[in-house]
Amino acid sequence: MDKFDAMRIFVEVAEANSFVAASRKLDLSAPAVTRAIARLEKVLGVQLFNRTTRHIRLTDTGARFFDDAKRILEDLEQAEAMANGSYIQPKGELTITAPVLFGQMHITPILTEYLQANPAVTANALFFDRISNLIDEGMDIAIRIGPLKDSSLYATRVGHVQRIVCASPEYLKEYGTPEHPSELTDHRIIQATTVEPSTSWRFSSPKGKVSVKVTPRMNCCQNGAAICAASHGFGITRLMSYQVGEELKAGVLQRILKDFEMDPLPVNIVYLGGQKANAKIRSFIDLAVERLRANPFIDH
Amino acid sequence: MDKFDAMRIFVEVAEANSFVAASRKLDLSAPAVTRAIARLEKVLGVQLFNRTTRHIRLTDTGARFFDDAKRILEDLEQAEAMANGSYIQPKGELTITAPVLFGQMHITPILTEYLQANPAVTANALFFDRISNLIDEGMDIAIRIGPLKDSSLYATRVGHVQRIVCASPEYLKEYGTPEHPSELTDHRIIQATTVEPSTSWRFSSPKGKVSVKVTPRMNCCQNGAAICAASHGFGITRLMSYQVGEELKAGVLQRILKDFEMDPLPVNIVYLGGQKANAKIRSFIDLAVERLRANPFIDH
DNA sequence: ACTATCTATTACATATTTTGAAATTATCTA
DNA sequence: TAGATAATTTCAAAATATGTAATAGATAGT
Repeated sequence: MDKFDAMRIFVEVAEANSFVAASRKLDLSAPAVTRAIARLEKVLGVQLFNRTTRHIRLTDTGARFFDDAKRILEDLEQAEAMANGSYIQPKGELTITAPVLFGQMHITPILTEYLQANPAVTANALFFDRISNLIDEGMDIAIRIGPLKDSSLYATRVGHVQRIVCASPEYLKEYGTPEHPSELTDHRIIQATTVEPSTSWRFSSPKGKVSVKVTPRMNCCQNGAAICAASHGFGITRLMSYQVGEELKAGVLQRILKDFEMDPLPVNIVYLGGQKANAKIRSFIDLAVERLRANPFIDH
Repeated sequence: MDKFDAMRIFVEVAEANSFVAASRKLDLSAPAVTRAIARLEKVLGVQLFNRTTRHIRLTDTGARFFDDAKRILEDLEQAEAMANGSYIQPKGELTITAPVLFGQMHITPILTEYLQANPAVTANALFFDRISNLIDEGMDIAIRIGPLKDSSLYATRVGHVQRIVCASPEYLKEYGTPEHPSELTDHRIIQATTVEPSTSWRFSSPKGKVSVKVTPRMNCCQNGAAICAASHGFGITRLMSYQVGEELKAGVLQRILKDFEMDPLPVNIVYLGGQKANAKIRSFIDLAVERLRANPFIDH
């Protein structure tokens, strides 16, 4: 028996929710379908369908295997097409995660471009500021900012960003521009909790590390709110450089204490299994690397 | 031909760089190997190996297909292992949220049982009475009481509970047992704010909905305090049926106005991404569903 | 309650494919 | 040039797959 054929039959049956319907669609006899499924179940040692003589229904494991089978068949189809040189469009579901603002600002445009070019792919963009487990949560690709820990993953570095301190020119004009981190204690501070959860802001200088305890007048659990408040001249905040690229360029915000910034944080595209990633994932990564490397708000 | 077998043979041949060596390793005859590869090449319409009668060497497309084939076979192996359940040993961190009292009374015992059975899992139980976003807060599983809104989540219904009105027999003896919601205005009311945040208590009767404005003598933001106060005969309170199962059974509290109770509220176990739910999550859900369905304080 | 109908499954004879031993061909090494 | 060995082909036996027809079970409509 060809296992892949059996899987194709299985997928068809599961979608049609009927053996006969699937047999008609696949141009097979009904017994052929029954037998294919029966064998698959025997090989797996698991019931895939609950059946009566008139109805069938996927079991829980069946439903899980259905997803797997579908993905694997798609993957196989791609691989075969690749081998014989006939290009076929990637299809299926692509799940990607990134920090909230990074995702919104820098990944979304890439993703829409990718989706436009690959109409058969549906995307799942999960932007949040906590680190998730790629495998557990079924992610295909993650954007990570900062040093990497999990070494079982493959990563491509696309540049680096920095924690920067900034305020609006109006604010600085009125209250003065700090020349040393220690002066921050006298200023109105806007705290973006996702960037810098602690109220000790750490800096580095030629003379070594400096830690300054700030007392925020405003706490934002949303970075966007901190940007907004700082732009309106309320005070000084600390953010990621990629979050305020536009504002810095437009002069709405001004970068200060540049000489005391900590080491830059790498930006990585992280994914499972190196060259083993399939066409869908590889093609997205290729595009993303290219676009992110060309992104003026990410340093290289 | 079984394409799956053919691919396995192909991978083996490519790794051994020899047909005979692969045949020995796979316990097959040499012709079987030759034929399998020949067929695979025919199906793909592509040369996979350059061969002389004495040597073989992967072609470029062969090398690429080798990577793909290996990945697909691994993926399939995983999927099969997943299906027949042989691989799963849950491990990692499991984060679960539930309403405070529901968690304390009904989830904690299940969780401890689960942790005992799965020593490699650590749990994070977050019990609070506000609804949190599963994704944002990194929850794996949530227990939700009431109708579900977020349809992007998967849910398994385990039963239903009700808002019930109750008081101690002593109190009822002294002050009388209300026969209609409207009589509540004359009674001492203990308000459990998390169950019924408004002071309008809504009921349903054969004649339609009834809303009664109560004036609580005591406001509890902790359900446990309301239970305690009612048990001591202070007054009438309104709680969830699962919160006072023991008290009702022991006769410490007595359920009143039963004919005017609103429709029952479903109890659901909610989790992300069905097929992607991993062993850790699935196994907990399996256990929790079983235990909760057997729970006498939850109706079915 | 009964029957017609449709679905899944089994039985069985037939057709197809797969198999390995042996023979063949080609290349490398000594 | 001969000997050795790898890949391939040949061929008959064995294994497998297939479709038709028959069976069994469930449902819907009368």
